Amino acid sequence: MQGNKKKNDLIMEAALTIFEEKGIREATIAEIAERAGVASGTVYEYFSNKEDLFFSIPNQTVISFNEQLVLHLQGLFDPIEKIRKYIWFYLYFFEKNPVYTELLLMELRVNKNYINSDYYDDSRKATAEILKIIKEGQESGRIRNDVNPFIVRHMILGPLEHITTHWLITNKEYPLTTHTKDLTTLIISAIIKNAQPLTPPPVK
Amino acid sequence: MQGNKKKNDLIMEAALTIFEEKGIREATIAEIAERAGVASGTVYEYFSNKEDLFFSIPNQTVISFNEQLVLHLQGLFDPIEKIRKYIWFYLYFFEKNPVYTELLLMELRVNKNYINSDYYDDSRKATAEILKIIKEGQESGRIRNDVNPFIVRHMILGPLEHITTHWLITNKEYPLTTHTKDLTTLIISAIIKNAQPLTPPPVK
Amino acid sequence: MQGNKKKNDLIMEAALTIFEEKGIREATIAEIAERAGVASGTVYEYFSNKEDLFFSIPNQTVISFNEQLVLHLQGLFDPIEKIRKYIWFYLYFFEKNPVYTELLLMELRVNKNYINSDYYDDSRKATAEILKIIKEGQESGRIRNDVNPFIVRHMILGPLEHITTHWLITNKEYPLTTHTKDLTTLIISAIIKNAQPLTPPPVK
Amino acid sequence: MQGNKKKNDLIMEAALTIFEEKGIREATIAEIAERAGVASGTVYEYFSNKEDLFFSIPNQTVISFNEQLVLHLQGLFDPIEKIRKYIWFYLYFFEKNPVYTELLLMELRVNKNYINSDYYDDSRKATAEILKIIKEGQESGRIRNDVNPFIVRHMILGPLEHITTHWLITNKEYPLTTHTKDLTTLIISAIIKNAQPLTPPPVK
DNA sequence: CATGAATGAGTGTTCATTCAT
DNA sequence: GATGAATGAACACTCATTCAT
Repeated sequence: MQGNKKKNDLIMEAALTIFEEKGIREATIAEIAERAGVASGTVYEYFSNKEDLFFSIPNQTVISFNEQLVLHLQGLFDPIEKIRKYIWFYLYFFEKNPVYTELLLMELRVNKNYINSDYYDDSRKATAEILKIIKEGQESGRIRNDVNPFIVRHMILGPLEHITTHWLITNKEYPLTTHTKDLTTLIISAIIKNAQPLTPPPVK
Repeated sequence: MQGNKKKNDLIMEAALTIFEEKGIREATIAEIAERAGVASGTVYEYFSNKEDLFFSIPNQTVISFNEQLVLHLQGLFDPIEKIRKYIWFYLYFFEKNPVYTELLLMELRVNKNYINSDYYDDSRKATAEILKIIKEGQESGRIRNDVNPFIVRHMILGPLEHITTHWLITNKEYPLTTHTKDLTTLIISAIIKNAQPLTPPPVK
Repeated sequence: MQGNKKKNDLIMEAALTIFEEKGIREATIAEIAERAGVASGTVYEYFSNKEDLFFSIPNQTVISFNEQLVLHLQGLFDPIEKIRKYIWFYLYFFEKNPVYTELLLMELRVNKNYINSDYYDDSRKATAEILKIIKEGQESGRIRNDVNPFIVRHMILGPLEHITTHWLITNKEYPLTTHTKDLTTLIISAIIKNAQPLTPPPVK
Repeated sequence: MQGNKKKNDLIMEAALTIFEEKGIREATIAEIAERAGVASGTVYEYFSNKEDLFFSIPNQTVISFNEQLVLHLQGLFDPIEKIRKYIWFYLYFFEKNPVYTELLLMELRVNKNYINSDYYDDSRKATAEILKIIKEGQESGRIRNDVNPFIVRHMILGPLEHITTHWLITNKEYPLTTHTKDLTTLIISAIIKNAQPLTPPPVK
C-alpha cells in the first residue's frame, strides 16, 4: 500500500512532517525530498515551486473541513443551533488536525501571497458559509439585526481563532475543546436577538 | 535634538520605515543601516542580531500602548465601561500605528521565538490588564461569572485581532474604527451579567 | 509523406524551430522533443547527446550548400567568375537560411568541440573548394600569385563572414545580398592579377 | 606589490586564467574566486553578476588598443598608409594578447548581450576610427569611392578577423603577423583608387 | 564607538540524461 | 524502438555577521 502511495502525497506528507519539526521557513526542498524518499528534482515534477507546495498542503484538509461541516449542519433548522454546531466543529476539527492547524494559523493566514492565491478560495468557503447562516438568522429574527453581519462573523471567528492560536502557542497542553461550552455561551449571548437592552452601570 | 537622537532609535525607526516600504522579510540590515545613516556594523553595536532588532521595534510602542491605556482607564469605575474603553482604544491605537500593527499581528504574534522571548512580556501586560478588569467585573457582578475569565478575554481580544487582521489584509481600505460601535455592542452583550437566559429556538 | 518523415528529421526540424524562437542556449531537449511530437527519451535514440543534436543540424544544410555550389560553378571556366559566383551564392544562400546561418556563425564556428568534431568536415569542403579555385586561378594567371593562396581565401571568406555576422547582429534589417556588387568589386580587385581592367576569359 | 594589487584586478586576472583553461561557459564564480584568493561573495562586491565580470575583462584591453592605435596613426597623412598601419597594429596587438583575443573573438563578439551592452561602446571606437579613415580617403581620392564605405570596412576587418580566428583555432601554431605583408597587399589592392600601382603619397 | 570590506554558508531551481516498462 | 517519470549534480547569488582598522 505504502508503495502505491502517490508521490504527490508522499511529498506533501513529508513536507508536513518537516514543517512540524522546524517550521516552514526552515524547511528545505532537499530535506523534504529526502524524507519523502524522492530526488529533489522530483518535487518540481509535482509542484511548480516551494510556495506552491506549501500552499497545496492544507488544501485537501480545508476541503475536508468544508465537506464535513456541510454534513454536520445538515438537518439543523435554527441558525443559532447551526452556530453552536459550527463552534463545536471548528474546535473539534482543529484539535484533531493540529499540524494542519498550525500551518494554517501560524504561517498561511498571515502570508499575503497565500491570501491572494487561488488556494485561499477554499478557505473562504467556510467563512462564506457562516456568513450565510448569520444573514439567514438575522432575517428569521433569531440573530440580532442591529449589527453588521460581517462584524457578527468577526465575533464568531475571532474568539475561535484566538483560543486556537493560544492553544498552539501553549503547546497544546489542554484539549482545545475544553472550553467549548463557555465559548459557545458567550458567542451566542452576543449575537442572539432579544438580548436585553444593556442595563446601565449600578450607581455606587 | 534630531542630531542627538540616539543611534538606537535611529536604527529602529529606519527599520520600521523599510518594513513599511517592502515588508519585513525583504528588509536587509544593509538597507536599514543605510537609511539610518550608520554603517551596517554599527547595527550590531546596538542589537545582537537581526531578530533582536526586529523584536525590539514594537517594544516601545507596546509600552506606549500600555501607558496610554492606563490613562484612558483612569477614573473609570464600571468594569463594563472599562471594557468599552479598551475596545475603543485598541482600534484607535492600531489604526494610528498601522506599520507597528502589521509587524505585531502578521509577523511577531505568530513567531515562536518572539513569543518565548522577553520582549513578549510587555505585550502580556496589556492582556493581563484586561484579565484584571474581567475578574474585577465578575466579582462586582457586572460581568457574568458563569464562564472562565480567560475565555472572556478570548471573547474580547479575538474579535479585535480578527477584525484588525482583516483590515490589514484588505489593505486598510476602511478606517479600522468604523465598526467600533457594533463590535462593542456584541462584546458587551456577550459578557455582561444578566444577559437573559438563552431563549429556546422558535417552534416552527 | 509527412507521416513517414523520419523521426531523425522531425527532431532536427523541431530543434531548428525552437532555436529560431528563443535561441540555442535556451532550447531544452524537453521542448524540442515536444515540438517534434516525440518523447524526450526518443531524442537519445537518434542523437547521443544534446551537443550531437546541435552539431548534426547544420550538417544537411552544409551538404546542400556544397551540392548547390557545385551546380552553380558548373560550366564556368574563368576562376574569377567562379569567385564571383561563390560570393553571390554565399550571400544568397545565407540570406535564405537565416536560422542555419545564425547557428553556424554565432554558435558553432566559435565552438571548439564543433571545430574538432567530424561534423566540421563538411564545412571544410566548401572552403577547400574555394582554395582549389584560387590555386587554379593562380596557375592560369588570372589570380595574383604573389600571395599565399590561403591568405587569398581569408580575403574572400573574411569579408563574407564579417558582413553576414553584422547582418545577424543588426537583426537582419536589410537584405544580406544588398551589397553583393560592392563586395564583389572589392574582393575581385584584391585578388585579380595585375589589377587590370577585367579581361574577358580566354576562349579555350 | 602583489599584496597591494586591487581585488578588482585580482578577480579579473583569475577569471581570464580560468577562461583560458576551460572557456567562459564552464568557468564558475566559485572557481574564479578561489583562484583570485577571495571569497565568492567578494566577486559580487566588484561585479554585479557573472556576465558583468565577463564583459568587464576585455574593457581595459580594448581601451589600451584604442590608445595605442591613436599613437600609431599619429603623424601619418596618407589614408592608405593609415590602413596599412591599422592592419599591422591589429595583427601585432592580437598576437601579443592571445587570451584577450580569444575572449573577444570567440565569446563576446557573438554574444548578443555583449553587443547590446555599454561595454561594446569601446569596441566600436576602433571600428569607428577606421571608418573615418576610409571616408577621409574617399574624399581625398586615395580610396575608391565607387563603393559604400561600410563595405570597405568589412573588407578590412573581415580578413583580419578571419585570419585571427583561424590562428586561434589552429592553436596559434604560427605567429599571427606572419602574413601581414600578403594581407596588406590584398586589402590595399582592393580599396585603393584606380587600382593603380601604388603611388607615393602626395607631398603636401 | 564606528566602520564597511570581506566573508562563505546556504538553497531553490533547472534540465540533460537514464532506464524500467 | 518509444516512453516519460525520475534523477541529482551543478551553480549563481544573497546577506547576516565579523573584525581589522
